[in-house]
Amino acid sequence: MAPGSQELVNLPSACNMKFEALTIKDIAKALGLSTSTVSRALRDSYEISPETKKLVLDYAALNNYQPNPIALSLKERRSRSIGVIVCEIANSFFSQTINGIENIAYNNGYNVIIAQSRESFDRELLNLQYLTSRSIDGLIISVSTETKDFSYLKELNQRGMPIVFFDRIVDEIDTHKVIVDNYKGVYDATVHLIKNGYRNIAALANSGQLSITRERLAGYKAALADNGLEVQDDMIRYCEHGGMILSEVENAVNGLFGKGNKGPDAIIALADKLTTGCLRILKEKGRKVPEETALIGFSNTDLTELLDPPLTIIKQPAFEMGEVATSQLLQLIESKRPITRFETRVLESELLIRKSSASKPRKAKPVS
Amino acid sequence: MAPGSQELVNLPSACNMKFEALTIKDIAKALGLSTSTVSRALRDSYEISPETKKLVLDYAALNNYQPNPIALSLKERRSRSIGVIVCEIANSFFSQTINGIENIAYNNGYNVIIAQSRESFDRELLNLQYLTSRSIDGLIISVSTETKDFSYLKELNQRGMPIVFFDRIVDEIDTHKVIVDNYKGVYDATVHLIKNGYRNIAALANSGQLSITRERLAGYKAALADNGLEVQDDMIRYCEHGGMILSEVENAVNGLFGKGNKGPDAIIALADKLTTGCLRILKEKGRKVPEETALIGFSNTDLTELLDPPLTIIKQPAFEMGEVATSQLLQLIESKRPITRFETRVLESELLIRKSSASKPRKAKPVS
DNA sequence: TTGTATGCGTTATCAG
DNA sequence: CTGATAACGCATACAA
Repeated sequence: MAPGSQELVNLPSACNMKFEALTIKDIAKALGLSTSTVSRALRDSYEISPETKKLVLDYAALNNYQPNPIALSLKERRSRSIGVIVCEIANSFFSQTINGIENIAYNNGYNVIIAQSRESFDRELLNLQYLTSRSIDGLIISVSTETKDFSYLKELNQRGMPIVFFDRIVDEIDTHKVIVDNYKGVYDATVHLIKNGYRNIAALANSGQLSITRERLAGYKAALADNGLEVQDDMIRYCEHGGMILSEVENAVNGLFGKGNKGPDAIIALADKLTTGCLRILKEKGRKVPEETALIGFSNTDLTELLDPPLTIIKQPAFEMGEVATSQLLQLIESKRPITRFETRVLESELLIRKSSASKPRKAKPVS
Repeated sequence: MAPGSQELVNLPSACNMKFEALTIKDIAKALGLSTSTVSRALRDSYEISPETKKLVLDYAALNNYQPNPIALSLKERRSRSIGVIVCEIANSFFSQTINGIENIAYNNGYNVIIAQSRESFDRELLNLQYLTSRSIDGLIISVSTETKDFSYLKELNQRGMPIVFFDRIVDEIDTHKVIVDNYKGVYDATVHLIKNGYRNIAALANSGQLSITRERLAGYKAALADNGLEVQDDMIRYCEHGGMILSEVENAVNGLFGKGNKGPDAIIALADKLTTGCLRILKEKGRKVPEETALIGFSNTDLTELLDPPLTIIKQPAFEMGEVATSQLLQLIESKRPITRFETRVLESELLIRKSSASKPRKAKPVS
């Protein structure tokens, strides 16, 4: 059947009637019991006779009874679902984190509701309100580049909503946090560049408001200083939208190569989107990477290693971060007593040094 | 503050108390009104006096009243949220589709709940059950590679759940569908290869159960036949998990280059994951792309165009597909009368032919 | 114009 | 062992 033409199909039968699920009341009526008996039988309560129990359970199984989670949520004031807010799921780092989150959540009977802020504070707030009113039991969040007003999150936290931050954390809110050792990761990467002879190293940074930007720049600066190199302010360029808009990366890179100065011999990109954005701009400008300008940066996309020659990248353990964050969150949710000590879990990033376009399988070589 | 050490913080105040939201009842009590009056005032009902209305609205605004959607869902038997099931959000095609879906959904006051099947039928079914019991108002789905039993979906559809399929559709279920013209897309791509002198063109296909696989292979075969080339069965290799497991791609590619035959001079990869997987395997095998083996395939990742030389790719209008699917779904949800005519919307894919590592910005050149 | 009563599906409390 | 009833938060038919 060759497509290309619109295919129209007729379905005469009634099709828009409401999707009616079997309820506990239906079972009660059908079996001549009361709803409470049915409810208890389904919950395998000890005070129900084996015969009744079997009767109810068989009927429920046969008719594929599913308890209505909406009603349950209303009653129990909990939904057994957790909310996740990230800037965008198309970013490999975040989609990998989400996989880790789902992994732990599902194993513990929780569902995951994902929302994207697309680096907009307004959307973040909107999502936050939707999720909380949707009675999520807890929240895992990596704040947007725009977010500088944490009052809503703070209030949420104070009112008892379990929250775990990851990656882009909020220092001033007391709760569990999961990050990689951004300082060390960038320090090592910068030292790696210096050891390979680069002296004029620029940094392409995310919004200055973000915790990760502060930590990563600190690593960059310390590495330069420790190796007798001067930190030049105009070699640090910020992208306020984290590279979400390509033109801001272009402006930043153009700034580095601006008016008469010879430009950096290496650039270190301090976020996933900045790495790919920078690579794209460099190619568009016709600068050979790494011959004319070396590039090193954060990235969790597998495609980066297919580049030729492959980029040296800083890779975050995204999946584990998701897992750790979720474990912490579930602990917060399920602990009966108030938690008074909050933990900041610091994982290690990997520096994956790719040699060249080798004709045999390349092994990632993490630097110790 | 250098990280690297675990940081412990003390928060003495009570923090695990339940997050209690303001209800309509609270407002009624505070204002000495009945709950129904408050409810009606909030809904701006005509039968409430302006003064009372103002009183209630002001109080609500001041105390940041948020209606509880759970209670609303229970009452109205609708949740104003739609479910989306895809194999994985890390796939750029799907994350772009989701962006399109969210775009339309949010503009119409709907929320989007995303679930991943990870190409597993079991997980797909589980998600399906969760979403439906969670009383979603409609469903947008692209089925997993494993799915051959459509009875659950069929029953859901018959019971009145609005469903829209996209990309990997189910022919036998009568409802709206959104696809690209897979036949034409692959036909054109194959002709492009033939025109460039390739004669020994292999196809790397997704699971044979998928609609897209059938349509795409039909385009491939027709292009060969129309140009006097023979279709050889051993030049078509299937990856049952859609490239989710790299080893299956490796086996498929190894099969093409197996025992004594000289192997194809070009490969056409019929899905995003297969394109990147195949590229990876070819590189690992040390085969130069495109000099020794040309590669062309579906891809929606921007990174593919950063490859050097850039790949020629078939790009699907993912964002639009999401938008179209959502428009159709909302129409299904909100139409009062039963729909009897279902539409299959066929969009065009783009063949992006990349020349070489040009030193100036490359423009995508769609083939007419 | 406003208040009272009911129900959405479920569980918990109390009676029988 | 089982049944009636209230409650979760909201909207609405009906009563005043």
